[in-house]
Amino acid sequence: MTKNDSMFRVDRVAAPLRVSVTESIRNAIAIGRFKPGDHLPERELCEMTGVSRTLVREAMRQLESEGLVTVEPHRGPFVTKISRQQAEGIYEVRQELESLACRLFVANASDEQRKTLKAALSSLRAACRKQDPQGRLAAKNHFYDCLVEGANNEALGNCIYMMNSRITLLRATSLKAPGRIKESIKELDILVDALLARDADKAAELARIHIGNAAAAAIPLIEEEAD
Amino acid sequence: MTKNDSMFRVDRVAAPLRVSVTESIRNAIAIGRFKPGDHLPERELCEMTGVSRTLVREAMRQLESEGLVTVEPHRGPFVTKISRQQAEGIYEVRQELESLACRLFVANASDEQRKTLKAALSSLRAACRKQDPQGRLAAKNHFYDCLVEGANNEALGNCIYMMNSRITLLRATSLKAPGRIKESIKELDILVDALLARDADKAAELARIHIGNAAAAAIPLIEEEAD
DNA sequence: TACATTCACTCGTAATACAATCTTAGTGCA
DNA sequence: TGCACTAAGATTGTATTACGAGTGAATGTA
Repeated sequence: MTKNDSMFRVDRVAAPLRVSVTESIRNAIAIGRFKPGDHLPERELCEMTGVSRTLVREAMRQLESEGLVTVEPHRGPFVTKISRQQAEGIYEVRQELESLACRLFVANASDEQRKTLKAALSSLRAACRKQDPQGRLAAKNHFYDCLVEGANNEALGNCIYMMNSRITLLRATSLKAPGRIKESIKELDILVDALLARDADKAAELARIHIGNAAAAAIPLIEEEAD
Repeated sequence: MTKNDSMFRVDRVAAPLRVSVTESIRNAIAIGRFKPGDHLPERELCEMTGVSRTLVREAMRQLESEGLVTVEPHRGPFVTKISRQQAEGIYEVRQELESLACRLFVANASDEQRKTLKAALSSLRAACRKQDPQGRLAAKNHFYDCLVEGANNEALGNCIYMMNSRITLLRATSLKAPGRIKESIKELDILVDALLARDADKAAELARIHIGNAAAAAIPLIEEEAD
């Protein structure tokens, strides 16, 4: 094998099984197969995923630190419930994080990344025309991935990823609230315009507004139980 | 037992062993017992902590999602190395996060929490006069805990916690760089003054400056290996 | 009804086993 | 000597089994 062949090398090993397991459970939560407050007994997860308790438990640890599940000692994992107040907090953080992401995107993104972002927005727009919640979620996540990658800040990406994950736990996110979708896309349209025009201040401000609107749409729909 | 006795109830159960294990390893990293790039074989961790592989592995999953360790398939966990670029990214995020925390503290903190913050700063000042890195770290963390608690935003607290953890991985943080300590405290002094005076804008700006200075002190000291 | 007891179930943790893979020490060859 | 290759040893990845401890629900009793 010549040295140049190394560029064809695939990842040394397929990802460990535990990664797939975690993804699988995470996805089950994201698409609503498990709802906030649901109990997730280990046995059930083992059966669902077909792996041993060992792996299920390791997956739980990860999802726990992502804030998707909450483990109560001797009672097991539950899908995290998000209170209205917590949701407000998350949106507040997202405002800061995403406006920073916009500023950094303007500063750091390559032309390639700009193009990709634009394409991702188109995909998102297309996905939102269909009645496929999972597809929408995927498209939205991909859009954020592009934004974050262009911003070129790993830590920021992590934080945004976490906040987005948690927002997924709300029954009503901006992409689910019916009337909100078209508005949301429109906002992203001008946001991306600002990004591509390299207008960092405007983009950051638009991101703030966008998140603010998303919050205003989603938060009133949160239903809390009396306890 | 009367109903009123319930206020004396301690947490239902002692924290699960795995929590202590995770803390122990996290602490070992924080105080430099394990350094970035170090390999952490499971056996060694088992011996160190005295628990089974099961628990060590669960702890690894958690530390992994906190970004403190990086697991390479079939090679095991390593203490994460932070590049200069990553460090810059983290400080950028901290600027946003902590200035938000200041604004929220002004808006939400109770008088009690204001008092506690002030006390925490005094403790920090005291700790910095001693030659006890672990004590300093603890005092600094406590100060942040107070700030975050007063800000009353869980998600924000999580993010700040994570960013602080990762910063710990740098050999040279603002609290380790010799000349920097006094300045740092001075900055926090006026920052806390602004917080207690309920001047949100000023506090947020001071936080930005403080983190910026910390970054300027720490980042040049990062040594990267050619690879 | 209120309280105590019991019981089945799940979690928390440990220990063991084995396959897959990495590392390293050799081994043989040019 | 230097290099490719092999084999042995160590470590990780995953599954399985086991058992004490805690929880919640059913049961029994006053």
